[in-house]
Amino acid sequence: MRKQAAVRQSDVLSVLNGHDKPMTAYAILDQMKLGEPDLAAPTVYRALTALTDQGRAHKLESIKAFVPCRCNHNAAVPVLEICEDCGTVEEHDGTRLLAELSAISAQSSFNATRHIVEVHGRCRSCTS
Amino acid sequence: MRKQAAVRQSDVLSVLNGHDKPMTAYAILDQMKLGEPDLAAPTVYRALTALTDQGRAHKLESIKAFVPCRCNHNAAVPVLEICEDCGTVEEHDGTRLLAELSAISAQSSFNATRHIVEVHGRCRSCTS
DNA sequence: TGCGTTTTGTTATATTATAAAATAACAATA
DNA sequence: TATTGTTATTTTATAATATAACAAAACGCA
Repeated sequence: MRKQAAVRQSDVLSVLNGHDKPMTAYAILDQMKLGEPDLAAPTVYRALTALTDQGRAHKLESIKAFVPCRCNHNAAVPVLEICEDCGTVEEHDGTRLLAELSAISAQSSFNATRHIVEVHGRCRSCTS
Repeated sequence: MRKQAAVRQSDVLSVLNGHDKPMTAYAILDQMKLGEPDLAAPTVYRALTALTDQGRAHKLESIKAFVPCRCNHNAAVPVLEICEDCGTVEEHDGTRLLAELSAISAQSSFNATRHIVEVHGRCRSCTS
């Protein structure tokens, strides 16, 4: 079924919001296929690309999965904490990292457009 | 030909050091196959896993590629600047980010074991 | 209705990564 | 010096992730 891109994006975001763990693109696809059996991978990837470009979702580069943005969409530096035990992800605002990150970039005259900060470890409940 | 793991790791590191851009696992494999045609992907991945565990190489999660470590191997937080124009990567020491990163983790009682910091943008020579 | 645009599905394929099975090396033992 | 057990490594096969290319369908609007 054909939809407006914006609607498709909202659909994908709803799926992400309906789960408490990050989802891979194919997990999203499987979920959506329950209602729309013909849905294909490129449609999901297209929506995910738009969502991450807009900052409405984040891609966890180190585990190839996606979470909805739970913070301020304009946060310059999202910090994503990934629990290696239970797989949950918590998002934090890393705006305060920006000064030092900028200083590092300035040192090498690097013109930054995107910051990726991911932290692996164990969340509170998995730390006994 | 079968080799000691440590030797294999040195071989892979040499290949990385012989290039001035990050290499994917398969680029490394192709290069090594010139001398050892039977070499298979898992052999390269095993060596890369060991190298990154030891801090002798870094994986660029956002572009799925590897660089040799050019900094202090003990740097707690390597910061990898990736030029989206020419593809070069510069490594910097992000130890000074650690205080703020730790503060963020502490807020959520998260026990961090690994920090990933990557910066996308344009390097000096690509910024006209 | 007809035209241009957007979105989609389809197909095909590329790329990245790992699981599982098979084998080689080597030291210890008999 | 055969044989075995152990360990590490290779090989094969396949899983998982991602994208390119293009035709067809649906929509918006004149």
